[in-house]
Amino acid sequence: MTHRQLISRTRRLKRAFFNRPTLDVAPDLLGKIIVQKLDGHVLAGKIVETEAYLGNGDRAAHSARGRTRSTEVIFGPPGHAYVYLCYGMYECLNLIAEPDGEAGCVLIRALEPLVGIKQIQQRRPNAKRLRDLASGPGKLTLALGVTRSRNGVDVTRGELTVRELREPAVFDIVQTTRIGISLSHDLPYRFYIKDNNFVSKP
DNA sequence: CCGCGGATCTTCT
DNA sequence: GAAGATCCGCGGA
Repeated sequence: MTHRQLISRTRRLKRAFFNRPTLDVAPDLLGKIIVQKLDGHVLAGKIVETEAYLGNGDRAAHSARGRTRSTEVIFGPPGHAYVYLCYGMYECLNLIAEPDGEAGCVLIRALEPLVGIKQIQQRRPNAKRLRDLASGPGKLTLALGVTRSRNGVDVTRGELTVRELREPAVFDIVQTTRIGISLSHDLPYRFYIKDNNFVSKP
């Protein structure tokens, strides 16, 4: 898909989309498109896998121990990005849900690259196949060039945005347990598009 | 295909 | 001082 086609076939998500319970926003983000403008290039991918991290009773969430400087964004207004450093090396992208003052965010775990694939491939020299380009939370931030400089930005406008197809595709959603956590690992807060090849772990 | 361990650094104990 | 919402290359089946 070209940048021009992307703009004509999609529209930006509004804040109301994010101003809802995290467990509603997480599955609804599947099929939506992340667009990153970087160095004059447009890089974009379809969301194929997400995880919800809640404010109450979810001990795996970064917000579980309350409001600190690093978790401030999670408690802030919906429709913003929360980007943090994972394992000292990789950045992970979350989108904030819930009304202002309440914690809740959605980890973006995998993308299907759509626009700027050539640039994405240059950013991901270790990826051998197309399906390896953004099939993981650390991979997709490398692929699109999303760093902590995007922490706290408004994704309803600006250089990092989320868009939806004017004519949505139809797909089945699988709901299962989250990956890579020890606390609250039994909660079924992971969602992905069934039979999609770009999911991190089916 | 599967399991293992190293890299690397911020945050909290 | 240790753990953590990860990725990659290596060795073996």
